[in-house]
Amino acid sequence: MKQISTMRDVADRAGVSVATVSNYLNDAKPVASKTRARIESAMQELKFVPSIAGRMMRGGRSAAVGFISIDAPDPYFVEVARGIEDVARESGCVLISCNTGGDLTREKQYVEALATMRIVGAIVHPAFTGAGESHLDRLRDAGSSVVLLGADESDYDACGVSTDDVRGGFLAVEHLISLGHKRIAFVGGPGGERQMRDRFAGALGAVRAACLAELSLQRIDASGTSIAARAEVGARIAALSERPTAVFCASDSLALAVCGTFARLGIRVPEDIAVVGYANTDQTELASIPISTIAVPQYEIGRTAAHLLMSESQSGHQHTRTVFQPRLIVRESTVGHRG
Amino acid sequence: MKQISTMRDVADRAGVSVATVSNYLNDAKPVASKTRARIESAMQELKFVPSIAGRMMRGGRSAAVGFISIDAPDPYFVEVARGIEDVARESGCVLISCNTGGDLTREKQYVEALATMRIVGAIVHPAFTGAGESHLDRLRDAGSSVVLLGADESDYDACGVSTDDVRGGFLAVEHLISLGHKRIAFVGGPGGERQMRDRFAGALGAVRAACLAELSLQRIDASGTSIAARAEVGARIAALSERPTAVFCASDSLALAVCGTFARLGIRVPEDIAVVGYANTDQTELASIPISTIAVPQYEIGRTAAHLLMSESQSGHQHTRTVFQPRLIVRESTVGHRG
DNA sequence: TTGAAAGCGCTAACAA
DNA sequence: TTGTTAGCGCTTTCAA
Repeated sequence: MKQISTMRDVADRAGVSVATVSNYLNDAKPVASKTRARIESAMQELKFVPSIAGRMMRGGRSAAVGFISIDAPDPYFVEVARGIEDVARESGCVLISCNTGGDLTREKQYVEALATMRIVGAIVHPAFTGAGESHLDRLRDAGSSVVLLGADESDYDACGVSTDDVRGGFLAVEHLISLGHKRIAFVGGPGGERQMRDRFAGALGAVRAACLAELSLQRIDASGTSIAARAEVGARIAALSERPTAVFCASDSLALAVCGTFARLGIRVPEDIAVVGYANTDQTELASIPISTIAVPQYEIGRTAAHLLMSESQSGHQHTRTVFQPRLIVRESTVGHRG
Repeated sequence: MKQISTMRDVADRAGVSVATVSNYLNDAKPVASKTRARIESAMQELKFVPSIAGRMMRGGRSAAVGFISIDAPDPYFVEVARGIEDVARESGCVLISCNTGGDLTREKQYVEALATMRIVGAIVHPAFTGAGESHLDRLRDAGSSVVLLGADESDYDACGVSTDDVRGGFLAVEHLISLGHKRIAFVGGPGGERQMRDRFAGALGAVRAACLAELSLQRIDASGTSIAARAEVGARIAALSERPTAVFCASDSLALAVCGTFARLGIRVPEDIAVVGYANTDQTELASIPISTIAVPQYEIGRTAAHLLMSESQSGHQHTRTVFQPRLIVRESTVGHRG
C-alpha cells in the first residue's frame, strides 16, 4: 500500500494551490480550463480520493443515511429500504443498512457508530422496549436527524411514519369472522413488539365487535425470526387438540412459513385452515397458494421517512407524524379458488 | 439543534487539557480517577459524541466494513452478510451494506462513497462485466482493502472467496439425468453473470458426459430480480410446446418462484416437472415442497471473506483465493415423497 | 482567476 | 499524571 495522496499532493503536482483544487472539486468558484486540465491529470496520476475527514472537520457530514431495523432481510424492510435508498440517492447519499435482530445492545452500538460518523440522519425501526428510545439522543447530539418507523409520540419525540396496526389487525380478523370462522389463532413473534401488540389489539377488537359467544382467539408466538422458528409455529398449531380453523399471522414471513409447514403436513389451505398475513410483500401474491393479507405501503413508508429525514436535516422544522391506513387483500388462502 | 460539543469543550468544562480527554477516551495513558470522574460528568453534561473526523485526519479509518452485492435482500447474500457482520463486529466494525442491483454505475457510486469514507475495506460481489474490476482500485487508492466474492484471478487481483460453480451446475444436472430426465431446462437470470455462466457450463458438461442422444438442455432467463420476473419464468416454461420434465434453476430464489407458479398453474412438482435450486438457503428446506438444491456454505463464505479482509488490512499480506466445493442435497422437488 | 492562511476535532510526541 | 503543541486533509474567508 503506497501513500494515500491528498489535496496538497494534487495541488503541488498541478502547480496550483490547495484552494484552487478545492474550488475545482466543489465547483465553488470558476477555475480556468487550463488549470482544470492540469488538476485533472494530477488527480489521475496520483489516484487521488478525497477524504471525508477534511470536509467533516468543517462541519460537513458523511453523505450517508442510516437505516436501523429489526430484521433487515425481511421482505417488508427490504421494500422500506428501497424507498429510503431511492430518495437518499437523489440527495447524493448512500444507505447504510444496519440489522439489530431486535437486540437493544446492537441497536445502541449502531446508533453510536453512526453518530460518530456524523451521518445526515437515521431512520430507525426500534426494538420497542417501553423504556423510551433515549439512546437515539446520541444521534441528535451528533447533529444527525432521526426519523422513527412504527413508533408513536409516547416513545420518542421525532418525525415518524407508521401504519394503523390496530386497524390492520381488526380488518384481518373481521375478514375471518365474516367467513364463519369461530376458532381463530393469532400468530406473533419477536421483532416489532409494538406492532405485535397493536395487531393483536385490533384482532381482539374484531372478536369483541362480532359479539358471538363461541368465538375464540388464541395467541401463539414464534420463538425467533429464523425461517425454522417461524415454520415451527405451523407445526405447533397443527398439533393443537382443538385446532383453529383460521390463523392471522402478524407478518407475511410468518404466514409464508406457516403455509409451508401446513403443506408439508398435508393440511390444506384454506379448506382445513385459512391463513391471513400482514404487509402484502411480493411473496404473498406469488406463493403456491396466494395469501390474503393486510396491505401496507412499504415502499411509500420508506420514501416518506427519507423525505422527512432530508427536510429535517436541512431546515430542522417541526416534527411530523404520518400514519398510513392498511387495507385488506383477499386471496386464495382464505377464500379458495374463485370463479 | 444546539452546537455539537467537541473534545475542547469537554476539556474546558472538566478543567483539563484536550490531551487528557483523548487519553481517557482511548485508554492511551493512565488518567487519575478524580480526573476521570470530572471528564465523565463533563461528557454527560455536554452530550459529547466523538467525531470520527479528527481520528481519520490522523490516518485512522472509519470502523466500518462495506459489503457491495448484486442483490442484498436475496437470502443467499443475507447469509453471507451475516457471516461478514459477525466477524466484523469482533473487530468493532459495523457493516455497511450496499445493494447495486447488478448495475455497474451504482456499484461505482458505492465504491467511491466508501473510499471517501476511508472504511477498513470492502467485500464486493461484482456485477461481472468482463471489463475487469478496475474501479475497485479506488478503494485501494484510499487505503481500503478489497476482497472479492465469486470472481476469479482474471477479473481482478485481490483476495477472493468463491464456489466451484461449474461443479455445482454439473452436480445438479447429473442428478436430473440420473433420474431419467431427457428434456431439461436451465433457468438463469440477471445478477451474477459469472455464476450463471459457470453453472450453465457445468450443466452442459453433465449433459455431454451423459452421452445420450435424446438429451436436451434448453436455457431460459428471467428478465429481472423481482419476484414477479422470477415467477414469470415459470409461466413461460409451463407454456412451452415441448415442456421440459425438469428444470435446474441457477438460484434458490428462482426455484422458489418457479415452484410457486407451477403450483398455481396446477403443475405438480416433481410428478410433472422436477426442480433443482442453487445455494441451499433456508427457504428451500421449509418450502411447501422441499426443494433439492446445491448446497453452498454461505455463512462460511461471509466469515472467510471478512477474515481475509481484516488480516489484509492489518498486515497487507499476499492475496489468497478460497474456493468452496458445493454438494447436492436431494429433497422432494426431484424425488417426491420418500419412504 | 488564483493564493495564503486560519481553523475544523482529534492524536501523539514531548515537556513538565 | 497532566499540559503544550504540531499537525492530519480539507474549506473558506480575504487578499492579490
